[in-house]
Amino acid sequence: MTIQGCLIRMKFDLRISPLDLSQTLGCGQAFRWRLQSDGSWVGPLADQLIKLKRTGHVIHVDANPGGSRAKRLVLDHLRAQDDVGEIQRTLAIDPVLAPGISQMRGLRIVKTNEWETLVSFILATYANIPRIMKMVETLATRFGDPIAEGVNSFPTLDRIRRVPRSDLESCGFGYRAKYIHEVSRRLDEDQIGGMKDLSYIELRKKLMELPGVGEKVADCVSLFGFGKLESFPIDVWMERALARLYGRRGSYLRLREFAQERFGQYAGYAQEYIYHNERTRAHDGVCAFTRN
DNA sequence: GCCCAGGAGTGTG
DNA sequence: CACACTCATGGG
Repeated sequence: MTIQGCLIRMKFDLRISPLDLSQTLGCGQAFRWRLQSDGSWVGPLADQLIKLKRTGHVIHVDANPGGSRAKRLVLDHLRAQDDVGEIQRTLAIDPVLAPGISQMRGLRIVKTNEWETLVSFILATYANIPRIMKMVETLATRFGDPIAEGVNSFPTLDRIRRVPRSDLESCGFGYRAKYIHEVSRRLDEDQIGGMKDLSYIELRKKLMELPGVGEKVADCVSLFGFGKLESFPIDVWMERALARLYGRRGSYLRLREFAQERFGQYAGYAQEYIYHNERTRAHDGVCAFTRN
């Protein structure tokens, strides 16, 4: 251990199965994980910089600064308590999904910080993932606190609230800047805490009262930020996929009702499988699913 | 210059 | 309800 200012490193191993780091951390659920040249993934969780690297069945974790919190942060983020095998067996009843799931066994839904997720997906409206990552990084660089060399924490709600509107508008966020500013002004930590007790439907409705939060953003925040696995976010990729795979078209409401009926309480996992497949298919032309 | 991107807000039929 | 239009910005 080196003690140099706040730099106290900590290493430990975890066994989380199934888990594919690239499928889980590189598919647009969280925006601050970076693939390193050695195959590891590095990103901030709360005030700690975490490195994850797989060797065989073991995930090596390197936390900086270290502490007993690091293990809890990683386990919570990767939702280690989820029985992903059971979820997959349930969803694989769908003959369209079954062959694709077998290729995405290690894709897990992550649990991200509520406030960070809300802000990130407000920024995500009508942007692509590289740009979303860039905008989120800009917020951290300009308003977050340094936690490691070159890496800042995501700014808290209280911090963003104190940022002048003109400073947010100089970040290159376009029309999204005023949403972030206004949402920080309307919310406080207690309200976010209260949202954790709401049902998915209640939470969704509450989130959609916020400016810049429509159905899709509310569903992403519900799924990733609040762990509502029945949420089924529908973006342009999902619209295309649902049309192609299931012949389903129409309004958000209609597609959402279809998803609830077809995928039920684990619709969020079905969404990630379909979304991930649709994006990789656009890249390599291979579809893992069979059409309905 | 074109088009698109993990859309939302507003107004209209 | 559904639909059309506008809203800023960056990258292919």
